[in-house]
Amino acid sequence: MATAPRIPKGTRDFGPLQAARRTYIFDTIRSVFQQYGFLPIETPAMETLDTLLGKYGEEGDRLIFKVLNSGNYFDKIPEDQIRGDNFAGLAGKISDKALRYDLTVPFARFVVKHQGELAFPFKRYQIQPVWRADRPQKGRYREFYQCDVDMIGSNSLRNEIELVEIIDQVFSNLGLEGTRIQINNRKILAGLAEALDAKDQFSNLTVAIDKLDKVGPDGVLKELEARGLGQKVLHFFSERLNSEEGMSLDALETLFNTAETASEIGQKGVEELRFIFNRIAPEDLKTSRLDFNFTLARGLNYYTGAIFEVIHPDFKGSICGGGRYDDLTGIFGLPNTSGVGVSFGADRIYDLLGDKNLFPETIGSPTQLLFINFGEAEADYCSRELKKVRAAGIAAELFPDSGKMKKQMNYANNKNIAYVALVGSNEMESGKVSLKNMQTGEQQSLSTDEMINLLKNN
RNA sequence: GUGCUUGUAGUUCAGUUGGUUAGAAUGCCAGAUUGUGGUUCUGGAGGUCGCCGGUUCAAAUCCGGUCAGGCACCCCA
Repeated sequence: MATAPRIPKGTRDFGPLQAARRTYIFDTIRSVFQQYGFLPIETPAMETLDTLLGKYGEEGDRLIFKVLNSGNYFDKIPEDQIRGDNFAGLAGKISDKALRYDLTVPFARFVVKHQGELAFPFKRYQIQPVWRADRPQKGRYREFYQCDVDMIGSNSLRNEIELVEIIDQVFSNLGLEGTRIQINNRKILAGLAEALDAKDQFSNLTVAIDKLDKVGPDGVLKELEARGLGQKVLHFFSERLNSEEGMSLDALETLFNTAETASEIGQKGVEELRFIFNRIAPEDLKTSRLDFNFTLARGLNYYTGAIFEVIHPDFKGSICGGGRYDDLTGIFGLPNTSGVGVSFGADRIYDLLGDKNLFPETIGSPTQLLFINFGEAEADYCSRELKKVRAAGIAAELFPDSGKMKKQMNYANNKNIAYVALVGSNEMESGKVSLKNMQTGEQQSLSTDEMINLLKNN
């Protein structure tokens, strides 16, 4: 292999089995979305650059794949501006569109653009690839599919409840047990910042406490200190971080109601979560568990209320995430339209189901019957029988070449085809086929109609 | 953007302190078997050891560079 062709870093090919398994995931997720009354939409792979920039935070902007303009754009740029230190200025001149980074922002843009045609509250789902110029590693790709469900134009917290049910339903339908749905509320984080006199350090605060799972309580304290958070913050967390009680919803409620740490927005956040927890009992969920987790922050900076993240003990990183955004459409000119949604990471779910061997075995062998090819006359005869079999709704094929028997049987074997029909001169004369069950090796002589009946009941 | 690590048949990997013609398993092709696969036996094809340079009588092996993959950080699905 002197010059083996390559594909770009962080992208993958999918063979027949893999593609079939991915379709299974998409179909499972899609059917749950539809069951809850969501409608499909699709948006272009590219958006204009200004639609995407500034929505995902600084880090996010850096990871957006920009698409080069067509034509010789350098002609229009004065020569003295083409310098390395002017890269930021040049980028805007040589690129005015980019590959979408997620499905939520394009959705917000879609809603604003088509507001006149939509019935609100609008419930849509969208299953499409997104691209990020990230360094790939395990569970992280440069091209991956997201499966988004969002409802926009309703402030009701019943939407959040419905999303929890959807998440539970999807993973239960996929046969995955032990998923943990973690929930927090941006208002609680904002309240915490307010109560601890760290309002202007909100993002430093959230980034630091988000690391609790990874670096432990001491690590978080170090991180807080390194990020320059004040004494009040350090003192508060050094006392509370070691006990679950200290950061429970009850404890936070008390905190936000105490005079010297009062926070109205914090109270609101607690209230919102209580609404949800009061209506979802653990036994309401099939295979998932719903937990409050105050360390959950999420980097996408458009979230304003509830935030979700779904994890699984056997997988590093989240497999689903989302939250409420009160004013994402406002940026595009449609204010006061709140939305909430979550996104399933199809590629991570694919990896996880593969690791845990949870794909149904029947996936990937669509052909039920193969006609062996003994020669032109026999093949002509089989072609006519094949039409009848297919018309009866059975997936079948005829081996195209009259090669070696062994090769044809091997083909059926490798493709996991359940039955093989042998039709030679004897069968043509009697009008029957010899049908071989590839699993048991049993063989019987049947008319075409009898064969169709047998295959249908299989 | 930062750090670590690995590149040897199609694939997964061996390859000793540097020493003849670089191996195995599996897969592929053919035969044993002209109408019977998944078992078995026999044979065959398949490699410029990622690439470039250096050290040496001698390099898959040591050194430098480069490219590509993987992992971790950051961030995230």
